[in-house]
Order: sequence, then C-alpha cells, then structure tokens
Amino acid sequence: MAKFSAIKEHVYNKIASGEWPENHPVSSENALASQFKVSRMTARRALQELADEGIVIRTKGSGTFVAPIKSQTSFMAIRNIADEIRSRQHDYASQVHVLRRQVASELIAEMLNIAAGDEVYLSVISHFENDLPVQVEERYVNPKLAPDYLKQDYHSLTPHEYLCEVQPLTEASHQIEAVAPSQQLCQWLHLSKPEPCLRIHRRTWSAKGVVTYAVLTHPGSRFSLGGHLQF
Amino acid sequence: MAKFSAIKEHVYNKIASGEWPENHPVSSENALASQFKVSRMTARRALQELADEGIVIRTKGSGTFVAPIKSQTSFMAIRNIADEIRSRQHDYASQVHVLRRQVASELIAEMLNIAAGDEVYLSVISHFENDLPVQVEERYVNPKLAPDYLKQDYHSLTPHEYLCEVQPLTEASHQIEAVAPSQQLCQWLHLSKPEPCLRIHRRTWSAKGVVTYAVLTHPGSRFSLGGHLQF
DNA sequence: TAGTGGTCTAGACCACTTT
DNA sequence: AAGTGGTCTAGACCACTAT
Repeated sequence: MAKFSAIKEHVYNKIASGEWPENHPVSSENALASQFKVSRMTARRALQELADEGIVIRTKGSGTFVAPIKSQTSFMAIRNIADEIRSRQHDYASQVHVLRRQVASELIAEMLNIAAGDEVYLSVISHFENDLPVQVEERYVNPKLAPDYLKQDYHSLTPHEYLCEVQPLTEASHQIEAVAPSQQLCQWLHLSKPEPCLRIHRRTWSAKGVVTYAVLTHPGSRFSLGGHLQF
Repeated sequence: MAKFSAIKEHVYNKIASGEWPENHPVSSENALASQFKVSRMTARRALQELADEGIVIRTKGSGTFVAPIKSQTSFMAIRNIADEIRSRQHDYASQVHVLRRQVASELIAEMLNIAAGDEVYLSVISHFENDLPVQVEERYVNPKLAPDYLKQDYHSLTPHEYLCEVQPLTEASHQIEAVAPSQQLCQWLHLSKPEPCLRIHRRTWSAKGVVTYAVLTHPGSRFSLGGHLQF
C-alpha cells in the first residue's frame, strides 16, 4: 500500500472510532511526516485527499480539523429496499439467484478500481413486494473490503445492510437510465413480456476505496424514484 | 495566480475551444513542465486536478486524454437543458410543438394546486442536441404566477429560464420512471420504433406556490441521469 | 515569533504502455 | 527502448494564524 494511503487510513480510523470527534484537531503535516518517517509532501497528500473528500477541514495558518457531520439534505438517500417495502406496510421477501466468486471483466474491474482478471464476488437477488418482484439486484463486491461477503445469508439481511456494517459508506455515485430488459431479467422480474425498466447503477465507497458496484433493475410499471429539493 | 492554475486554464481552454476534441491527447507532464518552465510536480498537479474534475482521463504508461463527454445530467441540480447541452460543446436547438392556454384536467389541477377546470398554460417543446432530440418537455404553468408565459419566444430562451426569472424557485420535487413512449412522442423524439424512455416529473415551487409541473421524456438510448453523494 | 498550511523545485525510482 | 503517469524525497519560500 502506498504511504499516503496508510496515513489516510490512520487518520480516518481515529475519526471513525470516535477518538477524534468533530472539530478535533488532526495531527499536522510535519507531525505525521515525522511519525510515519515520510516527507512532508507525502503526509500533506494524505490530509489533502481527506479534505477533498470532506472528512477533514484545513485552514491556512491554523491547522487541520475533523469536519462537522453534513446535514442530511440528500436528494436521493441510499435506501435499503427491504426497509423501504416494509415502511409501506407491505411484505418483503427475497430470492437469491447467484452467489459466487468470479473473474472481473474489464468493466467490473474499472468500476471497482481493481485489475481485470482479479477475483470479485457476485450476487444476484430478486426483491419482492407482496409476492411480486420489484427489483433485481446484480451486485459486484471488492473481496478485499468484504472478504466474508459470500458467507452471509441474504434472506435475513440485504447485501446493502451487510456492506454498510462492515464498510461504512462515505460516498456514492448513481447513474439512472431506461432500458429494455433481457430475457433473463424478464424471468427474474416475472414479466410475461418485456417492458421498459428503470435501471440504477450505483458505486459505493468506504474510506478504503470502492466497495461495491450494483446494477438495480426495476419494472417501469412497478417502480418510480422520488426526490425532493429545497433551495 | 498560482502556476498550476495557469496550466489548468491553458489546458481547459484548449478543450473548451474545441481545439482538443474528445479523446485528444493532452500534453504530457514533462511537456507542460518545460513549456511553462515549472517542475514536473507542478505540471502534474494541474493535470491531476483536471482528472479529479472529470475533464481529462489519465492512463499510466499511456498518457492524458480529453475525457469523452457523457450525455448525463446531475439530478442534484435543476439545470437548464440548453446550458447543459452547450456545456458539452454541442449544438442546441429547440422546436415548439404546442403553446396555448387550456382547461386543467383533474391531475394537472392537483399538481398545480388549483381547481379542476381553471385555465392553465401548456407548452410542449423538443430539445435537440446536435440535431437529435434528447428531450420532450411538456409543461403546465400556473397562469397566476407567470401571466406572460405564453408571450415569450422559446427559441431564444427555455421555459425553465423564463420561469426562474419571474418566479425564483424555492423548492422542487421529482419523480423518475421508465415508460414506453406514445406514438406522438416517438414522432417528436425522432424514434423510428418505440424504445424505453426515462421520464422525469418535476413540480417546482416559488415562494408563492406551485409554479409549474413538467413532464420531461428522454430516449433511453440518448440520455442518463447521474449523481454523486458524499456522507 | 513559532507553527500551520499553500506552493514549488529538482531530482529519483517504479510500473506500465507503446513502438 | 523510450515515454508515460504514480509515488516519493528533502529541501525551500510564502502567507496566514495564534500566542
């Protein structure tokens, strides 16, 4: 692992563990440089990247401090589909189609920021609302960040829940598109004939890197995404 | 101005002016360093920041290249489609299909928070990116909040721009779904056969109430929505 | 005045891609 | 083999903040 990454992790752990609360001062560039026996430029890079990620705030002449927690005004919160369905007073169920390790294609490797040909974990799960599938979740997981992913029972716990436990998420990006479903997807979604589907591609990061890439496909007739913004 | 900023600007201008199109190679770190008489580390910082901003893509061993422009809109921000398209260095054009007053249906009345049967203004406009329609905008407007809506020329100004001027928006809600386009929409979108479309329903408020309800339909093959969240 | 972060230099070694 | 980006060093000067 690169030296600056090790320093980032060290600082992040102090914050995540609660040892350094909000606004607590972070070790200075010089302090980290001598502690880790690196040049100041290397220590600096670690702190700079944490600042870019919003984890830390730097003030010229004053120092580096743990950033206050952001207000929850996100347009699209990362929601757990099981909770979502249960909050509508409906029954939730799931069906696991695939749960195995496989070799990363080029696309998947790029999404997870690993090398093509490396091993990844893959799960494909249908999520049911009142006995009708509303989502097929195709999920690729970085084995280094969740080594026990394949050992979980995804009937009692969603992959999202498990991953949040072992790798608290710090960042996510989404891509939303409309697609025609494959024949396989039609089966999994219990669609007798193809209909437009809403597809969400979601990459999620923890402090240690990209944890997972998920492709979530929903039948257009059974799903829509909502959001609210205030200015 | 800092040296690395000057280099960033130089590279950005080459791209913005069109001199360096998509995937065009960008001067290497060493080339920029000698050209601007700075150290490689300084030239490197300029390119690195452009990469972080998604303007440029770097590949180890290969070089730095102008990033391909994705037809992608952030759903975190309400943006003006004309600006969006122009910011991708593409041509923008529009075609007005409908611009008239009509009686509000029950659905429209509810969306605009007025009485069914009241008069509303309606516009239907196609928005073109490089001569291909990427959005059909069907918009219902509350006449009380924008009485001159029908008198505008929507070739030089988008409805969104006009409404923001007369009624600064304070709030918005979105609903996103996948649908099969009607025959009429296929015509307006220049689709020879129906394909899954991404549809956004957007209600926007000013301080005085609901200003407008818009139904934005995009061909799935020509459009996707992106977003990024940090925690 | 001492300490901090912001910028910059002139080297270096490495892994990788292209030729 | 030559060129590229990724990492790192051991210095330097500056502007700013706190004391």
